[in-house]
Amino acid sequence: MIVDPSSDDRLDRAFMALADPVRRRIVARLSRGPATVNELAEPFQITKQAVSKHIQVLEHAGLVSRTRDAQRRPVHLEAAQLEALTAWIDRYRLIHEQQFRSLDALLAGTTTSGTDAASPEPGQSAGTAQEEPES
Amino acid sequence: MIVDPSSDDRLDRAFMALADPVRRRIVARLSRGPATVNELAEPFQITKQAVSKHIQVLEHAGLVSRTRDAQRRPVHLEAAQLEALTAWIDRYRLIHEQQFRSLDALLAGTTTSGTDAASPEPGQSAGTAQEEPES
DNA sequence: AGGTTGATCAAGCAAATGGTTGATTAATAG
DNA sequence: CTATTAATCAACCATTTGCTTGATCAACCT
Repeated sequence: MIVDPSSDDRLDRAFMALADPVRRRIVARLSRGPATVNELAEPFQITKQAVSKHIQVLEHAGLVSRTRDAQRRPVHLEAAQLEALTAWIDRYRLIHEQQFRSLDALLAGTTTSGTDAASPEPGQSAGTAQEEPES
Repeated sequence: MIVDPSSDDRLDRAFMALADPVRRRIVARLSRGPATVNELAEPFQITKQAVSKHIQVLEHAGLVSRTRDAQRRPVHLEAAQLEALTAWIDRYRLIHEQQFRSLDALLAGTTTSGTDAASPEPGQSAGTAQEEPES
């Protein structure tokens, strides 16, 4: 069992998990509190097995976890992973806004040194293919 | 331009688009400024055609858009859609935190009115979401 | 015009995804 | 012990995804 899914893999799974409307509704429901598979399956027209698989996907993505209560296995939300997603998005969203600001400055005639964002030809450093924009 | 595929579909596509590490790296790169398909393809070991398809996926998700510059079609980031994603996530993340707080209060003996009476209505008046599991 | 560059179109293929039905494991209730 | 409930396992199928190669389109440049 691979237990160290290279936080990159974690992001993959988390985004993919939320790409499905059924799974998003499950998350929405769980945000109001834990629920069993049967409860979660009720609003949908698909089988319980299908919902069980959806929950497995969410669990494998670190978005939910399951405990035990008699025969039931209540599912509950894991907020941390949701935060990881917003963290990823916000990083690039903020950088983008920053660029807008420097573009603003450029148009205003003020050459703001520091960020080399306004370069018309982005320096194509092939080695810096990392996902992290050196924060 | 058909830009009204039931904003639910939009979320589907946007989350799925970011589920792929290649596409996430493309977004990361575009956060530094526009780039052409060739430039975007360089860091990867896959063909240009494959990258072109990735960009189509991102474009169809509303995450990027393309303009024209001679033979080139520069791709640039669309911040709005990124914000839509964080908006979706934050809604449920905040609800969850709110629940934790009321649970905290409960364990502390401070009966803050009802158990689950914490009005779960952070921002769902956005109108775009029928994804709420009606309480 | 002819040639080069930048990007897409098109067909095809291996792998993954979402769904089903049927059988099986666990725990509770009689 | 038997029956019931809750959930998973297992095999299977249809569709989609990601990627490839080869051909085509569109705009530049001599």
